[in-house]
Amino acid sequence: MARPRQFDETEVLDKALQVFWRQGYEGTSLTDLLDATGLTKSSLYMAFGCKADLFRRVVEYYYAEHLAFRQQALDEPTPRRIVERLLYGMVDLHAGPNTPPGCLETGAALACSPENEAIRKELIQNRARFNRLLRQRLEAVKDAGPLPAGMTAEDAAQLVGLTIQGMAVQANAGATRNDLRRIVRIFLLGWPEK
Amino acid sequence: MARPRQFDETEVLDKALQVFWRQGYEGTSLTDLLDATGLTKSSLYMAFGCKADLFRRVVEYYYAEHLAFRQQALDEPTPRRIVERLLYGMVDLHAGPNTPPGCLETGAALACSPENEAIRKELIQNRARFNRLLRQRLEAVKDAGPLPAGMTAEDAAQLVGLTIQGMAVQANAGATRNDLRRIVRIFLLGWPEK
DNA sequence: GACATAATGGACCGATCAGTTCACAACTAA
DNA sequence: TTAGTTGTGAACTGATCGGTCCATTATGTC
Repeated sequence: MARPRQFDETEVLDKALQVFWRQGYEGTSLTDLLDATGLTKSSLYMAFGCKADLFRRVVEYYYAEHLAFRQQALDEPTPRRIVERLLYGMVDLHAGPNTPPGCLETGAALACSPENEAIRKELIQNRARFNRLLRQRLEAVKDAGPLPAGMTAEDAAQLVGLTIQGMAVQANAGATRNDLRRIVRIFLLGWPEK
Repeated sequence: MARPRQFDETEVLDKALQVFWRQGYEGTSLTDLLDATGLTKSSLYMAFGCKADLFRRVVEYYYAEHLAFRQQALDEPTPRRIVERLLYGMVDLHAGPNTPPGCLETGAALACSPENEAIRKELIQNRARFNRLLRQRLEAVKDAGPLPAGMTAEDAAQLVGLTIQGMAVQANAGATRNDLRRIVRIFLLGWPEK
């Protein structure tokens, strides 16, 4: 019926993701996005709406493309195996060879001006949602394998969440995959094998 | 000899710190700073130079005013006591009642556009410098009290650094002082008392 | 009180911000 | 071939960005 798109939507989301991932939400300008995607302003607005809407699409894409492994981690049968798979997966995400260092969620949620508070809130909620899932899952499998001595499932989930965010910061600051793997290994010292 | 300043430099630094702390470096505009300090543009530039220079002064002030306790923590005689004092001190810093949540350093160092890369690098270096101090100190006292089983001083310093940064992110996301104290308590489960 | 000096307020700079508008090009269905 | 629809490029908007300039004002020294 009419002229077809001259770009691939997924490809554009991927390019936009790279930029947001590297520079955060506020640190990324429309111009940066246009340069990275090769689109013009009107095309981008026609296809994705305003900058915030595009970012939300990018976040969705990020979850689907890079964070899907979290569900597999949660499906593991014991606390140790859940946490192990989750943390090593996060290492690959934060310090992978083909993606910017750190985490889109953490990078974009910190330190933004009041006008972008809404975006920040959304990211924080997403994070909280997963932490809740993790706690519930640890709760559910805590009889299939031990938690570290003295910890409740809630404690463990909190600590793992904190560790993931710490790794995001370290990766952003230049920590390598090996650096992070080493940290995970140390972290797991306190987690009974079975 | 000439007209004296009509503002108190320290007071201005303190006001500027509040804004930078809450919004990061990039998220803070000149206008935000002028509103917060009550200065005019020319006064601010005359007294502190450009935005980046002001920020550097603010960071100095931040270290002196809010991070001095780290040295006292390092002076403790055993690993456990060093780490304990350091982490609880950080809790008060990140979730204190009279300061913005989180950490100036972490908040400003994440996710900025390429033009402010220099500032980011400086903050990262500062953080690395302290981590080095911590490692050296743990190395020095590791015979006065045990480290967690299986950890070298280097390992321990890494893990503590990561925990501090994780707490900064959590505080920024709304974690309370109690939340963080609970996490520290859990974290310290793995640290032998003596 | 006059002079030298420094702080101040406000106007102003070019660049960039996110976002809009519109004429035109490209394509499909009939 | 043509009518109808949608994507595209480029020019443009007002607001804000960090930063500069200068005339004016306030002050300490002599």
